[in-house]
Amino acid sequence: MRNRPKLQDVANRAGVSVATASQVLRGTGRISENTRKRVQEAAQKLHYVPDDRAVSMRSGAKKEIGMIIQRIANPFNAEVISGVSDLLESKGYLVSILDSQDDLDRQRRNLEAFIRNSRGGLIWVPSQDTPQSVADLLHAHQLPVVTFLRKFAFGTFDHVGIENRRAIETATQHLVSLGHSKIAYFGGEADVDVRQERIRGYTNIMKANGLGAPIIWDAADDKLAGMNAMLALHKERPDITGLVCNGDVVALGACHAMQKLGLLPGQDISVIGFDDIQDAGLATPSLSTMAVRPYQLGHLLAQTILTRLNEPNLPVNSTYIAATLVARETTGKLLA
Amino acid sequence: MRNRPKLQDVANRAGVSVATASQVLRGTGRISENTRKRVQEAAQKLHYVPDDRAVSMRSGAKKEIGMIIQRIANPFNAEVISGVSDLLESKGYLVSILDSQDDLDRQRRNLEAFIRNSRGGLIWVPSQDTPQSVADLLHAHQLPVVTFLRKFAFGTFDHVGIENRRAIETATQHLVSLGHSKIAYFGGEADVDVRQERIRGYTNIMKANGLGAPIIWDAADDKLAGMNAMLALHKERPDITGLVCNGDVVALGACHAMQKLGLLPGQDISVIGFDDIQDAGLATPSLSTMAVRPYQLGHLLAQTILTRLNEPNLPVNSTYIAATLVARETTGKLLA
DNA sequence: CAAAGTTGATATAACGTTATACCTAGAGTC
DNA sequence: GACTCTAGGTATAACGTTATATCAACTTTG
Repeated sequence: MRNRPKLQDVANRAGVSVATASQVLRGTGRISENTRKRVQEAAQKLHYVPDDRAVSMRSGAKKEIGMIIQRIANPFNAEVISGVSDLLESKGYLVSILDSQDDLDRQRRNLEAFIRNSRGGLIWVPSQDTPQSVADLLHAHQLPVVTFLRKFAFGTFDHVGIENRRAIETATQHLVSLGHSKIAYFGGEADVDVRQERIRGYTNIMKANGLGAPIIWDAADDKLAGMNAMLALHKERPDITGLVCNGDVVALGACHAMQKLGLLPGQDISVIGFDDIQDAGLATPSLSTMAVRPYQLGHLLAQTILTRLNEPNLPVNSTYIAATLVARETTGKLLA
Repeated sequence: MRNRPKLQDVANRAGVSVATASQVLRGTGRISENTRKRVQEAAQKLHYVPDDRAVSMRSGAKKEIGMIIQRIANPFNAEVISGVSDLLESKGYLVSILDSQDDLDRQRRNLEAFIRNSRGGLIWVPSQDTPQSVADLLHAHQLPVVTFLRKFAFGTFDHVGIENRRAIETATQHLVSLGHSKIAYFGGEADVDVRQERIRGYTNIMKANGLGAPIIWDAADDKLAGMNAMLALHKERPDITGLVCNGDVVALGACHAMQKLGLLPGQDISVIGFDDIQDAGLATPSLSTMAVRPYQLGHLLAQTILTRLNEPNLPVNSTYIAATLVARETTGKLLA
């Protein structure tokens, strides 16, 4: 069926042995100008491309890095992917993406597929509640791994994350400084570690300023879900004037709901998001947020996995990058 | 360095030969209950996962399908990916994604990487102006290919597309029926085939109704670009009351610009988009659009590549799916 | 002119797996 | 007891590539 040209075909056409053909194409060994030309021409004509399965079996690791992330659809993730790809491709690596949809079965299948295909390394956002057995699997295969955003409880892998607690402290403090005291933490789903860290930042500031019991409100990472959650929240707690959000997408959903309720974000209720996706700056009113540079985050990830590949014995390393406050229109002084 | 467990290790641990171990794990041949158990246990303990490079070299094609698309970040594409993955994964295939960023060099590298890695098949959105040589490359390797959205001029591959001309005819007719006559085609970049098809639909209706010269306005597929393009368009042609857009994203950008200009989409200017992304329904005012079900489109793509894989000799097949009009708030009667 | 180098090419093994052919020991048959 | 048969297992080749060792044909050298 599939009958791709192989080195044998190139060699035949050029009238040399496979060994010679290989040497020409690899640029190794001693070969005369004459045969070199003939082989190269033959390879061109046949559109020869080496079979990486054979190459990597014969001589070491594959220059292919994989990423397993939760949702390709999320624009923040897409930017991260760009950052990773640009750097790694410039070093001759291929980057391929799998979407785990935050589903444990799917993640398991994806990981096994990864190992089966002998990817060179893995950049990975572990799904919530990933079991110990997955760590065993990865360690058994000595796959170079960098976790991303979410730290994996059972594994000791390199990690690149965001200073979640500090970022949310800054965000919450921003609202407090504007005079707000009835502030809720909005969005994300229960028991997700990253969110827990962020909530810790939120409660820290609430406590430090003596501002009553924390209010935590769930919402899936999706604009529609954010909108509905806000409608529900407002019904139950109409006294709230400040929203610290788990992400820009839910924040925008919440703003949308407010407008439906005849409330003006930034005036009636202040809202601050997380990520600084493109829509944040373009929305009306424009969304205040904690900005993370996803493209640079991608670069950092690429650097980290490269370092691990080159120096497998280096101690495990964690890096956290800071988020910066971008105050736009959805946060404003509390009206008396 | 990397030292993953191999069949040899499993065999040693179970005290049998590699051949036997292989047969147990594959479930072929005749093996006693006793040894079967021992081998399986050993495999478990060692977290053995077969090396697909070796497997697929030995016995046929790889169950891995790749996709090369323009922009992972586009939410429409992300939905398509979901549709493809869900179906193919249920059949035991792995789906991996590459982002070509519509860049010819990058696309070339991605394709060669694909061939090097001997993927089983390819779902591909060809970049604009992809040269003949790429078709030669693909045919030389007899790679099963389905093109998607954009038809590739030089290749004869299966294709899944959208009825672009008909869809835009419907969209334009919708505006005409509402009384508009100064209608522009908005968004997309020059010389892109898909856009040309759509523009044909637009000009058809303009001509059929005797409505002056067509007005074509470029804008990259990006909300910010759409916004800026609309500002420019309005400066030059303030008389325009209808916008047929190349995509929802630019359409939303245009609506945003209108609001900045003090114009109300659906009242002062009617706007119709393309794709029906989630934000279209959630925007204020909500965006009228030509809806395509991206998830189903993904399913269709998956079906098509599977058929091609199973029956390599079937004649080349093209399928076009229709888009349906979703009239929301941004299209309204022309005010006298 | 024999010994030693040099040049340009090739034969061969190995990577991890599986399909095929082959082997051995015991059971059944006459 | 010599025979076939079967159950249960193993040795081996092959997939496409490359690194190593090897080889043949000249060239140089003393």
